[in-house]
Amino acid sequence: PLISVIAKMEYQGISIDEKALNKFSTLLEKELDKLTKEIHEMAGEEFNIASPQQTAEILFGKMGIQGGKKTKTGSYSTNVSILEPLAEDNPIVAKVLEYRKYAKLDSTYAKALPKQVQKKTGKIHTSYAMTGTNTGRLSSSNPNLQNIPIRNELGREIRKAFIPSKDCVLISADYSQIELRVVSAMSNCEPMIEAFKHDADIHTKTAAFVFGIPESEVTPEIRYKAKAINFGIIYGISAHGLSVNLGCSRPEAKEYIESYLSKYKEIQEYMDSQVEFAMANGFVQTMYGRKIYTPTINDSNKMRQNFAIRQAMNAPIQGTAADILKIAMAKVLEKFEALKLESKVVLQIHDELIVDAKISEKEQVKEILKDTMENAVKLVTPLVAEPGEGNNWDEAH
DNA sequence: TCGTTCACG
DNA sequence: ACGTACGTGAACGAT
Repeated sequence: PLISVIAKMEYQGISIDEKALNKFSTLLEKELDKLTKEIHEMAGEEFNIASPQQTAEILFGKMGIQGGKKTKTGSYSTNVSILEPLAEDNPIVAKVLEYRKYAKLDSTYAKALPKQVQKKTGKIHTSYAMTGTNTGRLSSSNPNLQNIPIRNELGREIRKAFIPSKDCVLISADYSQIELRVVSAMSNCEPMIEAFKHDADIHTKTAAFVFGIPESEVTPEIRYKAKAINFGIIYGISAHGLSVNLGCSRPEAKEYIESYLSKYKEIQEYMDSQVEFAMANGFVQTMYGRKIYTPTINDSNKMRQNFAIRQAMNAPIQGTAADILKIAMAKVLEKFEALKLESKVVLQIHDELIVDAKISEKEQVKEILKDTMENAVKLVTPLVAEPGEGNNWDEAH
């Protein structure tokens, strides 16, 4: 039932403001020119800043900055987690990071998207792979419209260039915390289900519950930790992963995990049962029965085995959430067509649907999206989807 | 074609 | 002692 839904989204496409993107690209390139000169000046020679290898030679060789991890090809790694801590003491590193940010936005988005506009429709048409991912999510390519910037202000300029058709607005509806809701339901974790039934702030609730303090005493810092552990649970928790994410020691991270799982004991039992099932069967399943294979679950190489163990914990959660949105999408299309609406679903981004909605239909569209997404399936945990509207994708979100 | 980096959920 | 948080795709440089 999803095939025709996907096909219609692909054919429909979405409009972009080419002029705005071209203008933004020009601005970025001006900044890049400036940064290039400054960086070369500071380095005392010209080199290709876009080459990680050359950048490593300059920073960690010539300039004698203390390098950290090496990549598997033997040169020093220059990724953001390495460079960020060095930026304060080394102005050139800060400039390289700034260069990277601008270069990414320009080459991947500002400069690239206008080239993808189809002559015939004046719109951008992505391709969705319906069976391309390990977990059952869709993927998007040529261009990938599932990784349009949102997390920082400069990047959001790209999102602002995605605009509605004539006499339309963009409506975006996204699931709130779908993966935590799914794991609470699949594990039948009573305290977490209760929190969602009261539509509480789940990270604050988690912090209070796990650390045994009243919610009024949950500081932003404690909430931040609880949030990181909640994320860790979804990913298939490891003390190391959590410690890197929180910037704390591994024993400390291990303590957090232990107190979390002793409080949310159904989640502990659920995770154990998933891993045990995978070891016996070589696969795990989503709530709706789709299998995800974990071939290295009994591998003698511990690293490969541990990877499969985390997959066995994560895949049913991510996969079930993916199933739910797929079911919702098919139902949304059914309703739009039954009501002969002209509004079109144009994008799917894992927990979010974007509709190019006729202004005259916008209230009806929001209602259908909210109702259909929230009731797409029946879980013991309520699902919540919130619609927003705007004259570009950034505003709609 | 592969490796590195970085954009998203 | 080692090396890892889950799932993707694109640009770019190096080979």
